[in-house]
Amino acid sequence: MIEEEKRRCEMRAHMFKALAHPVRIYFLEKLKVSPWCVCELAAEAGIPKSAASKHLSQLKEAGLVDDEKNGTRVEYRLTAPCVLEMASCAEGTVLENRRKRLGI
Amino acid sequence: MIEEEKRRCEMRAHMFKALAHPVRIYFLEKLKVSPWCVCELAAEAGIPKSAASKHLSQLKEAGLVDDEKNGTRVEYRLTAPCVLEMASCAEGTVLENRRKRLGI
DNA sequence: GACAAAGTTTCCAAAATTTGAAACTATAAG
DNA sequence: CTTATAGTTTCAAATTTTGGAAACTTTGTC
Repeated sequence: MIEEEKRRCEMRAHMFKALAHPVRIYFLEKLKVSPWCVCELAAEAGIPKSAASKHLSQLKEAGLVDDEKNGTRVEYRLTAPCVLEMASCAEGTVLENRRKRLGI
Repeated sequence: MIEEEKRRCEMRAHMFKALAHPVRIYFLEKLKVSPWCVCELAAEAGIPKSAASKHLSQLKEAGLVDDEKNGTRVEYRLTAPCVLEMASCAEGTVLENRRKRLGI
């Protein structure tokens, strides 16, 4: 594995890592519909806002969401439209796989 | 977050977790071109075959690859075509994000 | 049967992630 | 200025994931 290949794989893996948590998927689905602030997302998910904030900063770091400050609130919004298709594809794949394992 | 929503998010996250490792991304890219056996993939990635085997079984468990035994060899092949598009989209997003951070 | 090659599984240590509480910052309102 | 609200950061503990060596299984060959 040459160095350039390695870097590319690390970049891609890093992006998928940001998607590899149920709460972060949930947040992205909410943001698909409209922007939300941290406290609203935290309340909806039923987790402390410190946890919500950390999950959102991971998504932001991966470039999947963006934020904007309004007074004391920070609104998060989806930036990468293809993420939605990814999630749909993922669900399709997982469901198909489950079907196969249970014997078609 | 209702129970059904939770399950769906967990399923999706589980799938992305399988993609969240550089070696597994590397394997998928090799398999994009043609099927390979464990020892070949391990040699290409420069890791022990026990590690390669474990990564491949994670991919298989997520339904992203399938395997077939031929003598002592086990050939792995890609099953989910949309994974390729996902990875491309991911790379695009990450690159765009990096550009933004470095100031357009 | 003995041996070699390919894979998988097991075991355990090391590394990374996740969690919640508490401390801290910033803004708005009284 | 004081208080309340929204968010972020820090900390330590708990959990999960990873990595490598060694043991084990299976198949093919001599």
